[in-house]
Amino acid sequence: MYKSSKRSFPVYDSLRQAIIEQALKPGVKLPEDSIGETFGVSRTLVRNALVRLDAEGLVDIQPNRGASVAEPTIEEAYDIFDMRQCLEREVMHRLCQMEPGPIIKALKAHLAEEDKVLGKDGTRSIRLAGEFHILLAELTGSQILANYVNEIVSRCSLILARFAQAHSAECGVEEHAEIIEAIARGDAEHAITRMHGHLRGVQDRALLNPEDEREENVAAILSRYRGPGG
Amino acid sequence: MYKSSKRSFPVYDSLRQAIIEQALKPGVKLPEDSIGETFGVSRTLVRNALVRLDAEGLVDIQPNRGASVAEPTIEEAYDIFDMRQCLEREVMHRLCQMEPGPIIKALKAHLAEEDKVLGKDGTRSIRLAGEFHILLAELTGSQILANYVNEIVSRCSLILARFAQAHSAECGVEEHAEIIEAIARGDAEHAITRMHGHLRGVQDRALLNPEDEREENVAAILSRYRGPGG
DNA sequence: GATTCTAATATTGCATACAATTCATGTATT
DNA sequence: AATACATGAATTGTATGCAATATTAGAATC
Repeated sequence: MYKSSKRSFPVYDSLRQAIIEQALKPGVKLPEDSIGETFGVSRTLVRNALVRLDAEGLVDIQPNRGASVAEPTIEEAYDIFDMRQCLEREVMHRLCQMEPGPIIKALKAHLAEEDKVLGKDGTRSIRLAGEFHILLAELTGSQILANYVNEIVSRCSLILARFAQAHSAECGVEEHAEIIEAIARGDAEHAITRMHGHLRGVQDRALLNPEDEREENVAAILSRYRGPGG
Repeated sequence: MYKSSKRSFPVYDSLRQAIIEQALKPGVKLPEDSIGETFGVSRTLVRNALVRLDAEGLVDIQPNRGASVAEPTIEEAYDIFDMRQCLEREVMHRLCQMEPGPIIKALKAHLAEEDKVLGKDGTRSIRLAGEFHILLAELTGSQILANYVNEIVSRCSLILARFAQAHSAECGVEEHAEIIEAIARGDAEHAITRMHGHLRGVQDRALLNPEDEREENVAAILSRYRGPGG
């Protein structure tokens, strides 16, 4: 999917991951120079990555003023969560019409993974929780639906970074289990209801508290995200 | 929304419009040099536009081989139409829960416009038909839903360019009128049913015939799309 | 005549240079 | 002290140059 430049992808991917995992907090400036130095590429490639992230809503580019991590408003947050409800409802609907065998197998494998790291590795836990929803979408077999869900889950992570207090909005593993169970029974109505409740819970926990936190050196954060090839 | 470069926007927009209106047909090469000359900008800005269009699925960039108008497969076509059904169902659902007054007014104004050019200006007719769906989405007040619909309507146009025989897949104005009427009554079920049938009709007419047609000079086509500022 | 190889051409990938704009700092004025 | 202004530093916007890759054309071989 990301075909514009092989060498710009690591920049894009690292920035994206750092934003999703809330290491780069909303509002943090993303200067082309320093990011380029971090990854050993020129501003050209950094800019490509930033433009892409801007299109995805994770980064905000302002003319002549550069890029920074997007700061979704509370209105945008509600808008995005509503859209997420719509998309994930569609995912549930489709999955419940499919042969459950391989789906359930894949989901249970993922759930086991989630269970394994629960309480041990917070960051990985959050990442796996998000990936559960992406996996659901991918299992529908719809490329475009999976893309949309992937994108919107990222944006929800950003919203959590902005509005939720730390860890208050993690996905519950038991709730995931319940959703799997409904899909296994092919019970679309229940699956949709449970997913709805699940997402509603995340949203409610998220959209209550104001933000906090301070800045940190961008290069330092990114160096933790730079892959071995960088 | 397109903040990465003011001067690259016209390139992006013209290419996009040309693709949507099927002047640039699927598979046509889009060389950076010649496009840049057409618009009087450097390859840098052309590339920005192409990358963006690639992200939106209208253009296909292959490493070291450049960009060309995307050629969606028949499988992707079905996937995209299914997604469109999902999104526009959501639009109907939301509109029917809102105060109908201003919505109906805006829709009727648009319909009058569609009616006026019917049979006179084919290109404009097609454009207006697409914009009807975008207008519906915008009237929901959801930024992200409107964006998604906008994007997917574009991709459907591309699909029509690839698979439908000319003009076989235009939206019917009467069908639009019926949808408006259902919204006016706040009858979500009917509105959804009608929209579904409407889109189904477009899809069925589209996904039957193979492609045809031949190439034409890219610069010549684009010069027709270049705005007065170019 | 078809096919492979090779040289020439064209195109893309990326870095860099320079201009334009914004931002930061310090000075002058009130 | 606060504001306005001016100057220099930093950052972005864009074009261009060079290397790398792909494409084309032509010659040579079968």
